[in-house]
Amino acid sequence: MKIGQVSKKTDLPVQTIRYYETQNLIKSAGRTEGNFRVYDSKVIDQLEFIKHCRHLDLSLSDIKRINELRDNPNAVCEEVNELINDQVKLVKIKMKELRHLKTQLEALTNSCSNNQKVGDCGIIKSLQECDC
Amino acid sequence: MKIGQVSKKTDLPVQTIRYYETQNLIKSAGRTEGNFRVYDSKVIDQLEFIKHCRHLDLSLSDIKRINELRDNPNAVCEEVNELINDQVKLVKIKMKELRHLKTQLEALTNSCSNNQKVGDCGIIKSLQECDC
DNA sequence: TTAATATCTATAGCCACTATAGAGTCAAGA
DNA sequence: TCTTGACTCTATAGTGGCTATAGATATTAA
Repeated sequence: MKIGQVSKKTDLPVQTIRYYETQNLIKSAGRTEGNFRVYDSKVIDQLEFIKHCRHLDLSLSDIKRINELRDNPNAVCEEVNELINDQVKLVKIKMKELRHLKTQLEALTNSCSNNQKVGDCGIIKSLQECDC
Repeated sequence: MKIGQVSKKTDLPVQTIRYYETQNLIKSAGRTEGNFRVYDSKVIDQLEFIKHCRHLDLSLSDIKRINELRDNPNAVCEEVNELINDQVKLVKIKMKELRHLKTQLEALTNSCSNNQKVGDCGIIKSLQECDC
């Protein structure tokens, strides 16, 4: 299988697959005589795994670590669990920040009665005074 | 006032102030004979404005646009309002994504009873099967 | 045979900084 | 006056996770 086919099967851009190779998330593929990458079907599972992890916003280095642990089935599960828990913590922090952001932004839009001149704009005035 | 003092007053790294200059968010400062940047106190307000906008996660190009409108007090407020509303929309989308993420991650942690071997780890198994 | 398509590498761009190297400037103390 | 240290300067590279481009080579279909 060449990279284009892998790309279609996984719905990942060709570039991204090559990028994952440079980052050692997947092994370097074999090559044809003409220097084209050749893959067997295993790579599809590997890429789907990566996709799933990325979907959870895990970093590539986290994914790399999980892959290392996967390759060593006697390793203890704890580290994977910690990784995921750390990720949950990160997500919670981001959510809190976004909630705060949303409150502030909505307060701003309320301070604008449209079609005023910028000189009188409540938004701009609010941006000038810091309430943080 | 030299850049270090501006940095202290605004609590922005010196590098960042120079960076904002390269991005035309603040005007090029005057220079001393020895080529050091010299600022008057106006720049403090400008930087606080930028800080406040960044705090709302507005992009530098949005901030630049708002600055342009500010400099033209006859401009109509509408565009500023739209900018902020777009930002609210973005934040809402991000929040939705994060909520989804959190649900998925928490489901993962629940699938792990600690101190198992990686080979039996529920998290890793779940990551292999895609439920999205 | 030729044209279209697929692939290759290398490089730059995105965003908003942050960090580093190496050189120059300046003020205070000995 | 000299030196030391703090400050500043520019230019460049790195962050993360791609994405886009250029220019070359390979393969495939008509």
